[in-house]
Amino acid sequence: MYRSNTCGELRIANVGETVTLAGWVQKVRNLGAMTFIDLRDRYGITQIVVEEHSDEATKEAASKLGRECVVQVVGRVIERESKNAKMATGEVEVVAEKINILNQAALPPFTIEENSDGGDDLRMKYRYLDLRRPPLQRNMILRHKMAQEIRRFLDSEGFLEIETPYLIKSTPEGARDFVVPSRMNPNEFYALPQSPQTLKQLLMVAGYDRYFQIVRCFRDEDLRADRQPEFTQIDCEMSFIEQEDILEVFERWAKHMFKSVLGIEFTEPFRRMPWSEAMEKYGSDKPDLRFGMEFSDITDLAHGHNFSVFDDAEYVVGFAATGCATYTRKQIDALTDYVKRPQVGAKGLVWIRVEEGGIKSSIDKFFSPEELKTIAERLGAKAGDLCLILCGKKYKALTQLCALRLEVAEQLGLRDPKKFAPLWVVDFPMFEWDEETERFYAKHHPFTSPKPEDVDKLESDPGAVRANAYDFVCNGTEIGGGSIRIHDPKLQSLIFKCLGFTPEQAEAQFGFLINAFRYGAPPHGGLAFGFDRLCSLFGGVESIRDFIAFPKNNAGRDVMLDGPSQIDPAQLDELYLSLVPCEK
RNA sequence: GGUGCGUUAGUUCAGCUGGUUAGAAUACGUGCCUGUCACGCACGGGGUCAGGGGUUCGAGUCCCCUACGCACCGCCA
Repeated sequence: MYRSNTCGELRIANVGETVTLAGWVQKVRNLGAMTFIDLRDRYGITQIVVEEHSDEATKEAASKLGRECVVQVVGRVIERESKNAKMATGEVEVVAEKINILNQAALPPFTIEENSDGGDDLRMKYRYLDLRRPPLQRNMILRHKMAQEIRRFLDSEGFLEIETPYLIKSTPEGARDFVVPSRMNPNEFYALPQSPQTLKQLLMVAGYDRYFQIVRCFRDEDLRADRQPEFTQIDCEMSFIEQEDILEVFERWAKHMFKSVLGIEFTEPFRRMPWSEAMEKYGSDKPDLRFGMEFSDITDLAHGHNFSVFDDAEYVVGFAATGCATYTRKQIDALTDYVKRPQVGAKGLVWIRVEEGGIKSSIDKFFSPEELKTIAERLGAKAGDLCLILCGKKYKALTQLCALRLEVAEQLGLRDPKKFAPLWVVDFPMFEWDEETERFYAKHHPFTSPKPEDVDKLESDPGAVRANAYDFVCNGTEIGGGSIRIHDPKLQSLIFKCLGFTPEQAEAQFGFLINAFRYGAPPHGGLAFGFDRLCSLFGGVESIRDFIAFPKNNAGRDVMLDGPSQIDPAQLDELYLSLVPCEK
């Protein structure tokens, strides 16, 4: 028996017991005649004591202990003389009778403690050491618990967890595929799924009317703090349902998750916001509703005052930054610089400072105080607020103002990670126009059903067609999204046509699905949630890397394994592949 | 593909308008210490200032290139 107890469980009630503990040495404090050892495992830390009258072998072993060496300690639990209220086991300690060094450890490159002294890069390289730290262990435990709750809830609702293959077929629409060469089929490639989208729809055709899967997905695109090339989705699909049924089930699911994992109860229904409203009020299809500062269109008030910046702009929009009238010129200049950064791309920033005594702005030359007051009122500004205004092409100005709104909220401390503002964004547009290729792309994916009342506009005005698509958004992050799918082959053909597919192209790429739909496809729809993002949201951390045991870095590399790597020429030969020299 | 910030001791960082031998904290090693828990005290070892080029009498410091890291834009149906 390696251990009788964990390092997190001994309490005052255990005093007098002889126990065996095993774990890693976190810290040795040698006070001369006595030595304290913090012994750690994933359950906690227990203090071990070696005293003057301990036998020589024990003292000898204690003197050899370095950080992170693996030891087994046999000893008696006693009540501490000086207790530590900060530790769960702080009332007791174990007097060592025997210390067994199970393994020595090289000196770790950073401290394995609650707050490590190591930088991100280094901790990623030695991820197995970082994972020993309590914050990472809490994250892994949170992720595990959430996965259990997801399965518990969906199982109780009659969902079946069905696995779908990872080696599938490449489809050029959407994200870039990761591809895998096939040895048995020379010069042909599998693709790793960007999501099991078409497979779950085939399961609906097969009659598995409630499906889910916690599944890895792969997209060969650039990374971000909240984007990894391989990530985990909670993928769900239902048959014989309408949009409302899906939102109902998954709103209950979301509430269950908040309640069971975080103890937070939402009694009111989640807010539903049409995409157009989200864009016009927040400049984003994933608005952060933890705070207000909604936008208002002031184009009509802004035009016609000989201020050419406004007069030349298609759209003028602003919001009232709560309590920011006290901002100094320097602070306002910093906000101006912020919006002028290439990442945001605004030309400049107009401001109106609203105070008890009067009104002051960067456009005093062009607007009378009364006119400024009217604008401020439209923006909902009260005395003490600072109106911030951008202009330009409608959606560009809105998106830029969104970045500014989030920046101001950040400065005001309004983006509280402990606060949760979930909502559904609904009525997404069906298509998105791409300037570069001069064609429409499916905003969601090509199997998304248009709203029945908009179908007649498919050919005359595709840009105005709304989809039966919905996103689950919380705190400015898209956590999940889905749609009602098309099950009518005629409508599907029409959509492919709108997207610029010839019937032959549609057949080549999605023939298997179109064909399956000929054999009795039920009305169906579904959605998928980003599990990593959900974990980071619940954990109150921006980066999803902290919730993935072995993540990739910014360049898509695994710095611990040092992958990707070159492979043996013999492997290439087997796959009928040859390499082309690369510039880099 | 692009923008910004960064790279100095094992680690986290400081190092001003360029100027003699590059510092701090922590970690590590040795010694002392009977109630520590961020133990304390003393002493000690530890540096290709990311790499390359340039400017200069002189570069950790200024300029250029490259590499790497992080954040972001593009991209992510």
